[in-house]
Amino acid sequence: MTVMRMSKIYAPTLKEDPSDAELASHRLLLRAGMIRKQASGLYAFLPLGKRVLNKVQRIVTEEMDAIGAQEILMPFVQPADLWHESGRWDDYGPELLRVIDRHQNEFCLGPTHEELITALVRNELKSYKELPCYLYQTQIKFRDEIRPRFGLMRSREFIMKDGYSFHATQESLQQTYDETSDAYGRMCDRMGLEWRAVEADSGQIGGKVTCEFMALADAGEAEIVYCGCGYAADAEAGECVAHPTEYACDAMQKIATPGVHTITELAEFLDIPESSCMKALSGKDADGALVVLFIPGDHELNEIKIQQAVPGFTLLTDDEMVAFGLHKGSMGPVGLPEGARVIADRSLQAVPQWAVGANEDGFHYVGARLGTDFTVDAWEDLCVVAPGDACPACGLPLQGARGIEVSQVFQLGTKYSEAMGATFMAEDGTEQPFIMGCYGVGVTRSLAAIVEQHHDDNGIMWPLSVAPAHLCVIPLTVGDDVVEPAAERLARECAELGFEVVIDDRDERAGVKFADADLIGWPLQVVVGKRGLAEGKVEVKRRRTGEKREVDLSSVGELFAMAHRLMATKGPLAFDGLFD
RNA sequence: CGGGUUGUGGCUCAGUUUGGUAGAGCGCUGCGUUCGGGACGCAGAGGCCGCAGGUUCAAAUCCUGUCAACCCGACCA
Repeated sequence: MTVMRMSKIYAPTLKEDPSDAELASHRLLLRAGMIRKQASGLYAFLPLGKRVLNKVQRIVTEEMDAIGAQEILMPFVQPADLWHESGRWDDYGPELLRVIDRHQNEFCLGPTHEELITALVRNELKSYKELPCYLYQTQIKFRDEIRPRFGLMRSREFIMKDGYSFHATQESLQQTYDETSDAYGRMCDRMGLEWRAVEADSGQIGGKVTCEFMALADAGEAEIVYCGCGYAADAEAGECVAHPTEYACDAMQKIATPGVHTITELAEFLDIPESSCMKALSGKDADGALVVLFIPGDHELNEIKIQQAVPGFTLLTDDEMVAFGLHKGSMGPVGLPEGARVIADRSLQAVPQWAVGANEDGFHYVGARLGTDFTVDAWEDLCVVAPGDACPACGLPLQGARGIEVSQVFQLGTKYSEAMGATFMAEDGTEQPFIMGCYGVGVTRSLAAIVEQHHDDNGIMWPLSVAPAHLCVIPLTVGDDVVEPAAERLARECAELGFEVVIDDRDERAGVKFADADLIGWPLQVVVGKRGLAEGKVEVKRRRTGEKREVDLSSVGELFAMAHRLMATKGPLAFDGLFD
């Protein structure tokens, strides 16, 4: 065990916040000298950042190995042919960075590896007897993000652990999926993350059953809803059970609403809640036929859901609305053009009378009666779920939170194996496509999530499990013939006890060392000063809590032996009992 | 891709309105004093003022173009 020396570590700390960093994770990782930006969305990891990255990776690798996945490494650059086979060369869009080699052959920088892994196993895995097979890698990915931002949170190049499993049966896939979900939970725990597994949408990857692991953080880009009963979902994907409120009125009545165009204006004009208004949206299906949607006024249309209900749905442009004879800002179900297909959010079934647009500029109806004044062709779940909506599982109001998506598990099914002809011989002698699962962990994003959850005004507070070192010995003076040898000896002893130790041997003032130690976030600081040594004492400070304790030099070994036991037995936030 | 903002030493920024040989703080180098929470003094080094054109006796500053970064939005009536 060697002792690292601050005087030798390339860790250029910054006193001031870089001007282009907003989030705590971005700001502090830059300031602590752990990362540097090299171009938009591209970051270099400096020694301390790399050490943390290694620890996160090791946790991920250990948990993957523990469930029987085998580590491999595939190329970062991928041939276009395989993407043509899967159909994603055309489907993936501009996020896929395409390159051409000197022979004019097309390639892409890998944003994910379903194509490569499928191509890899399709010629080798031929029998159900060889299944299931579970492979993974940890590697750089590239996605040409439309707007990279927030440092490591949404960068273009990032490190991901991606795993792929191949199965003969759905039951086998389910088992691996469940085991991987459990492993992902353990990874988050070991990194010290407060997390939730949420129902999600599969997006570009494909497949139906999927679950995201969210690190809770206000800075998170994802909105989630959850309930005390255990239900949790990504707001993008969650089932929406809204509570539209009735606008009670005897009979349908047309009222003038001059200048009223938006739901907010209508609610204000009528002095009723937005949830009592019906929001109308006009669009067309894949054939260009008119589709009119109605949703509660206080909710938003969920693009993913409408695509499922009406494939190819697009909202009308202003010109198209005029062409269909629609009145923007006062659309309603009464008196729509002939042939319009009316789809309404399910939650509106509960409301017998609606306040709606009159399909006439400057007019709305109140008390429009479902079934009498108008009809609805289909009822669907159309809205983005919002906090306060009913929990689909138990009916109680949902809570809202924000999260950082650190990992996701998918049941892919046969999407890739069918498209790419990856088959095996089943027990009954038939040839069948592999049933696949895929599982991703954002390694660099996890690092950012950890900082988002573990920092204060002075800097980072690394959980022990991922800290660049366990403790920092801080001699307050260098060249002193009492302090320096004592600090050096202490550092060596700690290292021998199995700690990762750094000694701040720089010729800097105490304040500089304290500030940097807090900024970098070593879990423990051991301050060795002349004043304390005169009484045979050093000061031990726990970064997370700021607790300090004067410790007798003679009992330092004892304290650290105890700390070491805590480290081995407790979780990533160990040392909780150190000062008790 | 649309809108906004910003490009000046390693970092944070002033100077641009009103054109006149490039500034501050931090950091860096040397010397001295200091030394338990980002010290002080003295002496230094370091800049094609994003890039390219133009106007002018003269451009960081005015004009045109261009590039980059950051923020907001990208079909959510």
